[in-house]
Amino acid sequence: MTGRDAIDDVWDQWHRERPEIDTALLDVMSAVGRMNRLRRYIDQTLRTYFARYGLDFSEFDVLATLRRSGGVEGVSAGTLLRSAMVTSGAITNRVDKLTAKGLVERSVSTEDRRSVRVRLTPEGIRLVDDILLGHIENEARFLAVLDDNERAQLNGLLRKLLIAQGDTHLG
Amino acid sequence: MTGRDAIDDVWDQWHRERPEIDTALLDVMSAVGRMNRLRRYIDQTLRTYFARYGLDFSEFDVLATLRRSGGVEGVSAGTLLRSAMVTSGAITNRVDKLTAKGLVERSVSTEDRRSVRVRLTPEGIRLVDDILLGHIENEARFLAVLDDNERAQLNGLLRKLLIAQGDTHLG
DNA sequence: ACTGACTATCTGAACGTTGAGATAAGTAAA
DNA sequence: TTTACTTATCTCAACGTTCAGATAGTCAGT
Repeated sequence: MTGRDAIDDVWDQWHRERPEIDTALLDVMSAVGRMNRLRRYIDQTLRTYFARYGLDFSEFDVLATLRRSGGVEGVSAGTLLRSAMVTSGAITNRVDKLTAKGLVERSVSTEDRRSVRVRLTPEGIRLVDDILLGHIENEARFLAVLDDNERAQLNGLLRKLLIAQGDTHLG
Repeated sequence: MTGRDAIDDVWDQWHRERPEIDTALLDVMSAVGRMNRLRRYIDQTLRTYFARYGLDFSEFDVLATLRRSGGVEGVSAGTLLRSAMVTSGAITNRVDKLTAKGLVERSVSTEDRRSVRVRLTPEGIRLVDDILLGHIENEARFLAVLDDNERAQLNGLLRKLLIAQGDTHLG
């Protein structure tokens, strides 16, 4: 037994107030609640980390997407919004800010003039490469209590959930 | 083998672009990435559900907290902010909106006049009880692909992560 | 009582996202 | 080529959150 967390208390409170609710459903709510709380801890840490570089997570998300999949030609705004799962307005905003900082640049696609290609500038590449490892190690601290096997288990369960949502490929 | 999800592609992309990064670290980044994407799917569904009742998730979060732990006297604003893991400004805003809708009411604490007690109104209680089960079943659809054992595994892993963050009790 | 430190909540500016709608460019069929 | 539809992106108002600072009440020590 590892002990109890805050969500175990929430489970008990619901069970007391609404005892007719199936405990399996309370377990479901607990799982979602735990992901929510975990996300808040992670977000807070990442926020302060990226702030040191004048970025927020949303901007880094774009830089990282371009770094790992942009090649030299960059990717379209549509690819970015599907990868980040945000609306087009959000991507316009992110790219605007990164452009103002000189980290990415926009150009009209040659094949489709509706389409915008976004590409890392040399400074953009330099910045991602500078902060990437620190970012990952930051995240690693949150999973540090899991051993290799448990981490694989977690990834397996989450993968199963994502596939059930049809999340089988990026935009 | 269950197949691959979008994050498996991201893993491959990073491994190709930055092959020197330890694959265990890529697994860490994948786990966090999966939680992020899953949260986006869940958020989108919940948003449209609560919108039908003129609420958003942040408001429901307050109502639910009061319903399961507020008793008849309600709870303090401080309790709400720690439970929701948001800043005091966010709670002020949420309570303002819920008050305007007649779902909660504020009163000054008798023991500590700095403290504000927030309590569900009868309409507030009615609304939570009306929408709670639909909300939980909504969440249950996201975990439906997991069997009882897997769901327990997931809760166990997430609990372990939360406890490591010191998340052992609500405010 | 008085001082200083701390705690609980509110205020307001800055900011990122959503959602609806606008613009403009591709596309398919008549 | 004209019409109708679809796609890619941008615009902008509404909104919720954070962050920093303001208020005001509490508490311990003097």
